Amino acid sequence: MNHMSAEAASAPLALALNCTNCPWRAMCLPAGLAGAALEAFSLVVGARRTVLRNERLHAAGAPFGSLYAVLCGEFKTQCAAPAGGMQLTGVVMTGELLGLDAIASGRYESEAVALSDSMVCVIPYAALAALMARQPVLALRFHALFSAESARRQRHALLLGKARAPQRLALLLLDLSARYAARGRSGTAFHLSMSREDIAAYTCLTVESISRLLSRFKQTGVLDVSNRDIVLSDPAALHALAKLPP
Amino acid sequence: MNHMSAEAASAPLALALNCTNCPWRAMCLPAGLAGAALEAFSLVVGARRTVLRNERLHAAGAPFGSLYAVLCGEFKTQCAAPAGGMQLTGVVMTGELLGLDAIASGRYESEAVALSDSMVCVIPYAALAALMARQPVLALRFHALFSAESARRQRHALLLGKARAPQRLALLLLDLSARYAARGRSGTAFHLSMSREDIAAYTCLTVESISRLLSRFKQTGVLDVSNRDIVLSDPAALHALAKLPP
DNA sequence: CGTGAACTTGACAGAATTCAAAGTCTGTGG
DNA sequence: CCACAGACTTTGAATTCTGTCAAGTTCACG
Repeated sequence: MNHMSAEAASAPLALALNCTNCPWRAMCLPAGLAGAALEAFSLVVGARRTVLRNERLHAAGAPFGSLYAVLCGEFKTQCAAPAGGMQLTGVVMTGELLGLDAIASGRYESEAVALSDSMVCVIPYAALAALMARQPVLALRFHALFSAESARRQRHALLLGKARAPQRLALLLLDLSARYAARGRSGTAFHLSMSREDIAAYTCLTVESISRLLSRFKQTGVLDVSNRDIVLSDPAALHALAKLPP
Repeated sequence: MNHMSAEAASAPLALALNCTNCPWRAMCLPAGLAGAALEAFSLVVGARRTVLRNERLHAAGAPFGSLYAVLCGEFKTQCAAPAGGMQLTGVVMTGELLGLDAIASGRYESEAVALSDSMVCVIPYAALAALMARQPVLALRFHALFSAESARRQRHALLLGKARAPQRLALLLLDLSARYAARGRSGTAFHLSMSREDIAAYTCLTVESISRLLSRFKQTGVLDVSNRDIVLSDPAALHALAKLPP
């Protein structure tokens, strides 16, 4: 397990960090806020919390109290599938929110597990709700994130329903690629924080299928993969694979 | 096309209708509100609109302005699948909201089409947002509905990913059954407002598969179906079919 | 360097789609 | 009221895809 810089840096940074100087502000919950509003929001954020790889941020069914914004690292959200295994419902990256689905029932619907050593900002929901009542701009932003989450789920449902195995994998890779690119990292060469099993659970395929597909993609020159390091050599071909008609 | 009573009754009722005396209030957006708060909400609801069967309430991509609460009738929400057909993303019944997924992008992500002659309450989002700033209870209720919508999408994704064809159909039928029952109608005998094609689009199967499955369920005595009239003769057996392991 | 977990590869069987065609319902117009 | 046309539904046979089972291989960590 490679302990990345985040953890070492967390101790000194924890006190200094606030939303005002956070590099991910533009894509996080307080996006669009400035001045006093931003500082008020910053006060709502109670604490930062470190979560090591494979550790759980919150369990499924645990009582809901806070939302979490990912400061660094990556999480998977999953819930027990009736069939027995774990169904992966999403991959959550820097600047994104965790726990939105807990508001209705008052309990976390899924559990969140760190795919790499991570840090999150803890956002107590009660305090957030109170602030939103005074900051309509923040409420709008919150609704937008909610809506985006809903749309993401819908895309996932569509992927699972309509797409064949090669398309499912291609769509996942392209999704990851775009999100890494949006965060200033390479969209064509990255490290998979998900295991083959995780990928299988997300696409609802078997590990064997994932392995076969990656080999096939590699052999046809669409990408190059070695363990968890992946290079999208031919993004256009991957986009073509992601189209449903074939 | 059978013009149901709703339309004939709509003209006289339209003016008299308000949330205070609406029979669906308990499961609609203003649930939990009372007194002045409820009346304030009632004023936000701009108008009622009649949508006949197969008519479209809003198109996908149309600019977002209002949410809609279903007053009577039933809708399907769908969006164009990359493959070409329509992917059904949900069935919306009395007391439920339409348009939540439009808030993020400012455009309706999917189109809503009436499955039967229907009426909706038009809820302008700007006015709603303004009211929510003054009514924290309403804001909480709104968030809860949002969260529930997200959870519903997740269940749908899980259904599509993990369930085999018989389970998908069984789960849909049980879902409809429970929702009809929650609305005071029979949960064991009802009329399918969805065509076989709609069912296929929702479960991401083919019309042929749906037809075969219904025949099989009928032959094994689980249900009785004649055109679009369905009777769940053996709900226990249907629940058993809905389990994922097999 | 060894051990166990993660990953890859192959052969086979089962499930669902596709293609093709017959049968049924609905609403229109005579 | 009845006949007809088109859409909707049902049924059958062949094909394709993915899962299952069973090895073998590589990688990570002690």
